[in-house]
Amino acid sequence: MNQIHDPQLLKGVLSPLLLWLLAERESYGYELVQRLRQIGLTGIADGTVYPALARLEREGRVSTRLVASRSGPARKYYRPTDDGYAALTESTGNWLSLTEIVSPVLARPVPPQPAPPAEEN
Amino acid sequence: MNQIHDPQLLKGVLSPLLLWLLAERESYGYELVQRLRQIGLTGIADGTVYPALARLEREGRVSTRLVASRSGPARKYYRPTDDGYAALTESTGNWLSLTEIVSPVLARPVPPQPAPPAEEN
DNA sequence: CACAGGTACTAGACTAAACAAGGTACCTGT
DNA sequence: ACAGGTACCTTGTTTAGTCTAGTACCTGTG
Repeated sequence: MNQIHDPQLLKGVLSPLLLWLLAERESYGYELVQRLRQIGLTGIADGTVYPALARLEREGRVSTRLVASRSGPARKYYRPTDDGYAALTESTGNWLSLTEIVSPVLARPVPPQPAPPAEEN
Repeated sequence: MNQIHDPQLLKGVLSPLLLWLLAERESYGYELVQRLRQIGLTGIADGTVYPALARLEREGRVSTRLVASRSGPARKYYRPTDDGYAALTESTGNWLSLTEIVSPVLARPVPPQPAPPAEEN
């Protein structure tokens, strides 16, 4: 369902992304799904985001609080803990290092495909 | 064991990387490990690369041939198939799209300390 | 000749994480 | 009451990188 149709690529990226969004502004799950879609992850499923948030909470990277809403059930707001900020810094570094390695390679034009034995007619 | 100590980030990246290296030059497993280390993936384990190659072969993205070696056991040389070239183009596109979404976010400085609690609408 | 060390590949169990599908429940407007 | 949007959670499946261990070949040295 994602416009980027390789789920594997997202792995390891979603957590820092969520932490970054939460560092920018406290937010709740449903809203985070929308914010992720807004920045381009149009196909992200809520079944992907909620477990990721639960993971972050379990690991102590975010703290939560419930806030009643006028438009539906209570919202669970997340914000990074000190640990979360540290993790964000670290994983951002990891991501940037990786792109510095990978992008220069993949961005370069693919080497020409060796010419198959030409059968002409 | 990787200098980038988040294994998850590599997921989905290794295959295109291998295909790219093989498009550049036919190569065998052991050499590919060294080439990956050379471009910066210093911590990559051979136990990671061989299964990835087996996967590519099983999926028909690469073809192989055995060549005797003077310095050890026979080497299994890999080269991309037509399918492999197609997959390379596609997954390179996926990677570049993802970095275009993620990098502009993560590269931006992390927003400072907690904003006041969001008021609900 | 034995054996150490580099070369080269393979196999199996483990793990993390995205995703699909399904479910619960709240709230507003008709 | 009920439809539709809001909001959250859980379970099972699949993919793929990692760890560990093992096999086996080859050259050089004592």
